[in-house]
Amino acid sequence: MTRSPAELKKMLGHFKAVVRSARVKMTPQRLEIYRETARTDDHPALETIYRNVRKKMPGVSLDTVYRTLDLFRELGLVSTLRPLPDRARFDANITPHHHFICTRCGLTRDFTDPKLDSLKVPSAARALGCVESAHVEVRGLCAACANDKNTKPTDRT
Amino acid sequence: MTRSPAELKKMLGHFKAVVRSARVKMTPQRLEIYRETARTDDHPALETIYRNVRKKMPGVSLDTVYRTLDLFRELGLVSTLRPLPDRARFDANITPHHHFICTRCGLTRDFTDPKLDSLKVPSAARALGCVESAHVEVRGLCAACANDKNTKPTDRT
DNA sequence: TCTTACTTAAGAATTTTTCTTATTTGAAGA
DNA sequence: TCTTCAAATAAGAAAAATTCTTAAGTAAGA
Repeated sequence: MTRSPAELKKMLGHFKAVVRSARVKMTPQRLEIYRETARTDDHPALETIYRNVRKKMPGVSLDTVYRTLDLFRELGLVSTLRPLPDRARFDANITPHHHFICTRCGLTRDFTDPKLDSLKVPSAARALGCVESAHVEVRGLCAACANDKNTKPTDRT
Repeated sequence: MTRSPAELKKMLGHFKAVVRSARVKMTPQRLEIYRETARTDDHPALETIYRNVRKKMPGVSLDTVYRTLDLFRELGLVSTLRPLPDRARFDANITPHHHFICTRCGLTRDFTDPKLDSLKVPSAARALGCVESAHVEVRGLCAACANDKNTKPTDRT
């Protein structure tokens, strides 16, 4: 779904402000990649962003899109639907539960909460399709990462 | 975190029942891959499962682990922390919102709800680390997929 | 026990992601 | 506006992740 011109304009303003204050360069590639990412609320995959950006800027390399989106993520301009490292992870627990995910090392822990388990899916979500499940995803730093901010994170996968 | 022997036994029983009723073969590889996936609540990555399975069954190939986990997913024995297709997807909307994700075609739509936006992160989650954000992930079939169950899903990324 | 269709290992192929290097370019100061 | 230089880029190579092909092995039902 395309965003309104007003909304897009506001987001582009925010983008420029963040780029300026982070003292990173404002390049045509970055502007176009941001514009394409913000154009819709479809949460595009990297490949999709790349394809659309190349329609306007045929020279852009895939590597640039990877690097640029990673930069945007560091700057807080975009989020990924799963924190990195982004490999699939498996869960044999099929009872209702929720997840705490460390955005630094990938540690993923279950937690349960009676209030959340009986979470009522709002009508805004039910309107989008046939709901099968709902769970809460909490992101943050695990205790170990909060303590060792300096050391390289160990990959807890 | 390792699961208790009682819990593991119960899960293995469920596994065997599902395999039997789905009329797929119970092979030593499948048993071992399930056992390894259920052994902890660490939500292991595929590579981790592969590495641990090979300690007991050195011959198992990576491809078998891929196929087997995919089968388990189809049988509802495991879930992945992100529905497939499993490429990273980006979101330029940095205001609080929630996601509806179609497990068939990957369509991802935002929705908002005042009650969910002010969701209180339970202490069970806060105890695990420093919380940065929380959002609800609703999974199901989008309207299009619910209608076209027979046709091949178009990849909405 | 005997079939038969399903499952597997191995390696090749494909796809995705990251790295290397030479070149170009944006931004801050002159 | 010009100059300078660190940062950013394209291109292609490399590495990593995932899927496919094929021949051989094996579980489940007759």
